[in-house]
Amino acid sequence: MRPATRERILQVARELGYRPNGIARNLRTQRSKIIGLIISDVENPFYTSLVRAVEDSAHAQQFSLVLCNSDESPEKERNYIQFLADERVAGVIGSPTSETTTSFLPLQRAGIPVVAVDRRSLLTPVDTVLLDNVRAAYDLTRYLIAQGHQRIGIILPGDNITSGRERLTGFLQAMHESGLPVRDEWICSGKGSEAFGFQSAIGLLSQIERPTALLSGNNLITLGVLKAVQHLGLRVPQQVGLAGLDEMPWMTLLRMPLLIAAQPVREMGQRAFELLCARMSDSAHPIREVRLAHRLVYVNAEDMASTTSFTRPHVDPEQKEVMPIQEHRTTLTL
Amino acid sequence: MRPATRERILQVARELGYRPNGIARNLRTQRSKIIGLIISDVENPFYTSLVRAVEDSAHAQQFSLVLCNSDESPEKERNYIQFLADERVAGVIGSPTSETTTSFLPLQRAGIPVVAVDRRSLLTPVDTVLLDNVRAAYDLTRYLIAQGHQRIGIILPGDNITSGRERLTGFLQAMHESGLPVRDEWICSGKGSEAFGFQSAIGLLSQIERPTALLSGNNLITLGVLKAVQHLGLRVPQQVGLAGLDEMPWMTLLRMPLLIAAQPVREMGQRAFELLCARMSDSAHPIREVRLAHRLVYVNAEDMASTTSFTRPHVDPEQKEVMPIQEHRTTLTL
DNA sequence: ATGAAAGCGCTAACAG
DNA sequence: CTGTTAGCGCTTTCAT
Repeated sequence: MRPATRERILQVARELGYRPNGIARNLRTQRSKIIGLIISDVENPFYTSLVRAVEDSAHAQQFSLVLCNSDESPEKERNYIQFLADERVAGVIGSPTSETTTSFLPLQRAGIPVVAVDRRSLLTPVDTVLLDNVRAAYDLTRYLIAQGHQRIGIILPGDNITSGRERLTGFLQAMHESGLPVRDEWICSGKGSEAFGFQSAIGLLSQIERPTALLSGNNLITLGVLKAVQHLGLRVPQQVGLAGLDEMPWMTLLRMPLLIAAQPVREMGQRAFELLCARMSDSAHPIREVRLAHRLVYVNAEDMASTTSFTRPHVDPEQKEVMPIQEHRTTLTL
Repeated sequence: MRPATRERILQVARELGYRPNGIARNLRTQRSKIIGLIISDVENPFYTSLVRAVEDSAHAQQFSLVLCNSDESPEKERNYIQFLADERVAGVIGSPTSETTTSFLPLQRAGIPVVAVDRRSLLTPVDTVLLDNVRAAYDLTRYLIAQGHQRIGIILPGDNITSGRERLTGFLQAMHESGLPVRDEWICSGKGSEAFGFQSAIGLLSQIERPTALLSGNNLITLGVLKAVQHLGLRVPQQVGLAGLDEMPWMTLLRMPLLIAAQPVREMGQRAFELLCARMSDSAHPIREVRLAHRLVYVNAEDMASTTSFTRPHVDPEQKEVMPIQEHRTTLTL
């Protein structure tokens, strides 16, 4: 073709606003530059940040994101998994509704790489990014104990969810190590929602022989616990000590000291996407599991100094971070 | 084909886990049961809820959602619009980064229906769902005035963003009606971020002749304002009165009275999807604009009663809602 | 009724 | 190196 002709064709194409049809390209190349992200609920701030992190990473590599809310419903989750498999997406990042029942099989059969985040999939093992939940809960519990608490209750998400199970383990380890008794009725395991956190906290704190401190297993539960504490008119930390997982931007507004184990959410999203990319370019390598460390954050630590004799480690007044935990990334190769 | 053969084929197909290839179907049918959602940031709770609402509506009709964070960047937005057009999605719901410069043209040329939410697109007019911003800001301002405030500052998102512009109009109307002076230096128009809210509030409240009340133009700004107020050690409402748009679930935890104009976010998402569906089945009808009413919410209203002589309308103690504004849905047909 | 064939718009393989 | 062709896996149309 003459260069002039070529130029004219391109010119006309531009004038007509021609754009290659992405669907046809996807069909031909058998891959779709789209990745699926299955989470339980975008409205949960933890997942919101995760979505954001994954979206950023994906966008940098020209991938787009299909968002799927499973609502903790195994059925919705199954439908979405099937849909993503049918749609031949390039890969899927998901947070299983259950450790034991979620199956990524339809995706695996279609040769689509899968990475689990925040929770494991035991039925169909895949590359996984997790918080070091045991250690996070352990640290929080140790902190409450160091503050003098001996009667500690815990409220966490249950139902075969990795994070809940592991966080309970960390709590029990810390209690055991300190020789403190653990009361079964002070372990509330349930939905992981604000409502569950509220009800559980009301239940625990209304008893005559009540726990003097509560450990909250995730952000929504923390919100519920805080509302319960307010509802009951209890003062923190004088009447009840609080610690929990997940930082939230409004926490400093509460005029009460809280110890929070913040999750490196953005990094979790990035790592998940990295694992996915690695799996896309080489599907053969052994399954990997990445554990990320939490970051302890004292919220309103100043208020605390006067009310407790607990000797805190050095706190950087700017960062309000403490015990800079060495990022013990255990990139296990199973 | 013999029924027996047919049955055997289906049987084998099932055993092999056969599933129709979605991409091939999309290519053939020229539409993809996927809709694009372009927002500035999933991490903004308002958009998070919007995403959730749209996802729910879409999922009910077997549509999936491609999430696109524009980050308020016109360039990212342009790229996403182009991508969605290339990908021949079934429709797009978007919140333009700017009233005057965002162009949905690539989508319109590809015959893809578009609906704008929260903000208008003047360059390429499309069906739009908006809050009645003028009235919301007007009501909030009137309330502050009724509380006795005469010196009111306002902080809102600027840069040709519909919501910011209209909210300013409502504020000015209320001030004007009451014959109160408006000081230009008390109108802060900027990024719509927490940082902007914080800085602006610090600036306004640090002056010797400072406003006695602030109106905050969105959720992130409110967060920044609250942190500024805490930072300066001011008491609400004694030293500064606060009102703002967007409700957030943690607001009741603050022990201070706030008046909030809550947006019917879920409904906004639903309506947007409805408009999109209507446009998909009939692309010819005239452009429609839906205006939804806010809901006034007194946060911690009890605390307020003792501190002000303002006679409040009846407050339902359960709902903490007041002045049940008649949903003045102006489904204008332009 | 059922079955064959065309074609969606691309890209990759192949022929000139 | 340029230009033609086959075919991705469906759905729709057309012929039997």
